[in-house]
Order: sequence, then structure tokens, then C-alpha cells
Amino acid sequence: MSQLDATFSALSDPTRRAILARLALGELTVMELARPFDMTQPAVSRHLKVLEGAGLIVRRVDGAKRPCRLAPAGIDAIDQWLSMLRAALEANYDRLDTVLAAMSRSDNMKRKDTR
Amino acid sequence: MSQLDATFSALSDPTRRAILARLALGELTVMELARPFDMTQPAVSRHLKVLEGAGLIVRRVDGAKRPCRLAPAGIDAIDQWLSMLRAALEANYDRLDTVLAAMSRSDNMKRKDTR
DNA sequence: CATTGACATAACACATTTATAATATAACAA
DNA sequence: TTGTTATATTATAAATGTGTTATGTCAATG
Repeated sequence: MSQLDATFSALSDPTRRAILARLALGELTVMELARPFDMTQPAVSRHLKVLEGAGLIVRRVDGAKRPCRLAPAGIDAIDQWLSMLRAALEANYDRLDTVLAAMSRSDNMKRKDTR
Repeated sequence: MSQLDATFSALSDPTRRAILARLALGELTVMELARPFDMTQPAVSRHLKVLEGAGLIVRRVDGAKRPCRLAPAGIDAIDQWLSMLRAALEANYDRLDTVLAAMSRSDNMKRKDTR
């Protein structure tokens, strides 16, 4: 699975996005993260593993605790891909007149004689 | 499933990202999209349905053809969410000194009495 | 050193995803 | 009408994802 696959896939789960949003306020341990969710600790641990694999969080070791915090790598990866798509979208808008012309052309064709 | 779920999920598939990349160059019909992929037409149709549901493409009707092009809605949705996370990341960097202090504190603890 | 707390991993159930083949439908062409 | 092209839908099987319980490991603590 590519980095991009992993990152988009990680972000597609609302629990994982909620975890990231909470980490946005600062470092938290697994237990602190698990508390507010209606979910067992192992389930949260697996979500964290997914987020780590996607480069969206990093963990450090502090005794028995594993505090997590946000990492930039994952965000950077998708940012880069998205900027490509954004640029294309803007380009498409720039030639909106062309698109509209194509649409009315096909409307005409539909009415009389296609191809 | 939320809009955000749908959009991130749609982008997590490499085939769908490839479809979007090709649509970035302009409108294409289902068959034109399906051609280069090693995949049947119904499979591509389903991918397109997913992309449409995520607000990443729109389709128009041209006789028996359904040309697709990029749409901004999906991108806008994730852009908004990402900017939130990005802002938080920058805030975390601003208090990097705090994080580093916490790290060396736990390093000390670890050295003092490991194992 | 026995117990407790923090976390990971394994085994399993269940739902979702994704591809295929077969078939349906709608527009066009002959 | 009949055949052909473009696309959607259905049924189904295989793969993947997500949660749970049970259990294991490592660190801290009394």
C-alpha cells in the first residue's frame, strides 16, 4: 500500500480524525486518548497503529506510557497530491467557457444529428 | 457516512486517484476512463459512483454517454478539515521547546532506573 | 517479588469493499 | 425493427477493516 493510500485511508475513519483533532491540542497517552471514546483500549491502539503507519502521528516512550503527537509527514504527502488536483480544478474553471460550449454542442447534437 | 468519510475514503484508492488525475486533463466518458485500466467497465462505473458520492466528480448526459469531470465540493471539504489540522501542527511547533523539555525529562527518568 | 497499570498482540466475528460475470436499459445506427 | 454502443445494476465471491475478548509484556510500586 502506498503512502498516499495509507494516509487517505487513515483519514477516512471518523474515530481516527477525532484522535488527530484531540492530538492537535497536544500530546496524549493511549489511555488518555481512549477514555472519551466508546471503544476498548485495544481498538484505540489499532487506530493509533494505522495513524502511525500513515505518518500522521509519532510516539515516544515514557516508562510504560507511549505519548502520541501529530506528525507532519502524512499531511505533507496528501497536501502535495491535493495541490495537483486543486490546480487542475482551477484550470478547468478557467476553461469553463470551453466546457459550456461543449455542452451546448452536445445538446444540439442530441436534438438533431449526433456524430 | 459523513461527507468527509466519503471523500477521504474515495481518495484512498489508487485507481480512483488515477481517474481523478486523468480527469484533471479534461472531461472523459466512462469508456475512455475504463480503457487504460486492467479492469472491467462495471468496476470503473462503481469507482465513478464512489467519486460522485464523494463530491469529487460530476457527470452530465450526452446521449448514451456520461462524461465526467472534476468537481470542487469534495476537495473543498477535506481542504477545510486539513487546514484545521495544519494550523494545529504549526501551533505544536511553536511550543516545540515544551515538547523537548518533556522529552529530556522522561529520558532522565528512563536513565535513572531502567529495568 | 507480587501486583497493578499501560499498552500490544492474537483470535475471532461481522460488516464493508471491490472485482467479476451476467444481465438490463437506453440511445443510436442501419 | 434489429443490432450495437455506452453505461448501470445485480448476484456473488474474495479480500479487507473494525470491533471484542483474552492474554502477554514491560514498567512502576508497595
